Amino acid sequence: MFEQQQRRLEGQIRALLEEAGVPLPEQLNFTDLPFKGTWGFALPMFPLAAAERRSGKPVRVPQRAQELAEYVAQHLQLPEGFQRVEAVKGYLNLYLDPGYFSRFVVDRVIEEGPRYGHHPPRGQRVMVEFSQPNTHKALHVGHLRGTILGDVVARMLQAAGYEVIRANYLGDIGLHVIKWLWNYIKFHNGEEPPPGVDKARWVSDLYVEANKRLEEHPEWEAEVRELFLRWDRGDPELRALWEKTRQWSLEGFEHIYRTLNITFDRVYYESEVEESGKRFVQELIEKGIAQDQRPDGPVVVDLDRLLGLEETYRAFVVLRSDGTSLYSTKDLALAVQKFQEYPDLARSIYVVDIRQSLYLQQIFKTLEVAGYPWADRLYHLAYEVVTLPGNVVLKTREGEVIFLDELIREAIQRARQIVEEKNPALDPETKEQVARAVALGSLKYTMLARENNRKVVFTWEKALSFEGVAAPYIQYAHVRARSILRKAGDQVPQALTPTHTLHPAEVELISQIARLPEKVLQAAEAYRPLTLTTHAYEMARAFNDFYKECPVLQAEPPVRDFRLRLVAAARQALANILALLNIEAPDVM
RNA sequence: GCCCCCGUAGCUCAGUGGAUAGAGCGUCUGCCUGCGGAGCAGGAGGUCGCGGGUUCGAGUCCCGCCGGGGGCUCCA
Repeated sequence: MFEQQQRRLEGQIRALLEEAGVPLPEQLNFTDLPFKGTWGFALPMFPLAAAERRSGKPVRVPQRAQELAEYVAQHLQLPEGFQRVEAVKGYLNLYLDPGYFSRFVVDRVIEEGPRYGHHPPRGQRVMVEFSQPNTHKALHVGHLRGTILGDVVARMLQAAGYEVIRANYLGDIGLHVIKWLWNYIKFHNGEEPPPGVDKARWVSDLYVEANKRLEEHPEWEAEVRELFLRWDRGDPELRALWEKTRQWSLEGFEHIYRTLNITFDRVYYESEVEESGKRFVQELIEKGIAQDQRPDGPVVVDLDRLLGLEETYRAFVVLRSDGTSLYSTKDLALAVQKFQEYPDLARSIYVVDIRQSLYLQQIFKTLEVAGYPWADRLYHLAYEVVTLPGNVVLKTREGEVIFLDELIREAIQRARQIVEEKNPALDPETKEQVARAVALGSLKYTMLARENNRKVVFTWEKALSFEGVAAPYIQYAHVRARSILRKAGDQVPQALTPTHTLHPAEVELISQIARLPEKVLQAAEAYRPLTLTTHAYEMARAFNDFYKECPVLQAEPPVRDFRLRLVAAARQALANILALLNIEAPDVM
């Protein structure tokens, strides 16, 4: 937000140092002042002193850095808006005049409104593929992480100025679906989910059953393989059954996405790239990239051999020995199709769990070897999995899962109790809305407030606790701000420069609000929602401290007017960052 | 065997190469006749896994160990 001011200062500092004969680096890097309740930048002078020493001057770096800082501090003409300058321990500290710049920040936030924190379009398009559930299975907590992560990454990239295509890729065909169909035909033919029973759940239970049966009777595997071949021949009856049953799952997905407030611009289905995938593999064989070992073995791309490497990309299986498709068969074709539809994609991001790192590298490398110029624009955004305590991985196949719909239901139920306890006066409808906002917000925040490549261990206790660094803390700050504004009649005073000496809590709040745009950029570039969850907490904390320390409505008119505007700006900033995290900002709770 | 990820307070985790390593939970102590206490303030609690290296400066970068997890020919 202060690039302009920094650039002007940098010009002056460079001139001063040049005059003194100090060799200058290409860039001077400012940092924020590390002292709470202060506002400004610091310039470490160590790199300059170090450069001098490297050029042969016998100086002691820390000492020389301090000398340089003092020299600059003494001769610097502070531009308007700067309060003071000091040289401490080799740092040049530049303090902003909070009165002067607070108006700058507050005015901008109020003027930009919901756009504050967003950046201008950069004319680049990216695709984010995420969620990727399989039909005929249920969604569980594990899916929640990738789904929320992808959604928020898409939101952040959009805020950073990219045009984003939000894509989903549904696993509606594959061995798991064939297994399900086999079990259905053999043991449940003609059945439908009973009325009143959750269809997706009913479908999922049959999947668990199918795996159990096959485990107990391995001899039935042959029937499953036979069914897969029947599928491949395009058997109309089988296809009709598939279409009907897959719909039961799709309805379940639909419902969850609506609950999570997540939408997609383009939904791909594995079934739609199955045939093109096989053709693609055939081309690979003809080009000599893939080796056809059928009927004794699968079709394989031996990447290490092709690239003259050892034990790096390994060999990559792209088609079964019986000619049926694999995940890889379809993923190759899908990548091609994406770039046919959107040739100008600057990046195609795959939000997929970290266990598939090698697999995706194999996909990318195969496409590179096949000569696709966009292969280097494919990017795997890897995230660690959600486990149960004791490093127990969730497995739909064995039915050892926390179902997503169940988790959401429980979380809302728990939130209802807490709303009842904290704010019994609310009307029932509002209570319900608040419970949903708090419950869903908490689940999302928990999934996002962790480094992408670190595990999340799921426990009911933690999932249903809304305390500490969590969504409700931030939502509560928003509610408090909203409450003050409501009491002021929702009238935000005209823009004004504060005439009072700002309280440290005010300074801290303003400087946190001012950081939002750069945090958004930082988060988007690293695909890291954690940057934003942390900043959301920092802003909320600064607001709660301000709330405690600085009376607004009872203050004298000029102070009151400025603080009302500050509250309005803080509320807006909190609402905006919550929106980026796809978390609701309630008015009451 | 090869490759990838993770080791920071009792627990769960933050920490663009920069100043005295910070939060939450738990624990101990305070603060509601000032705008909503789902809040605020304070105490106790650290050889940042170990050993080298790079650097003016390393929790952060590089190398090697140790410990935990994951992946590596027909699951997705």
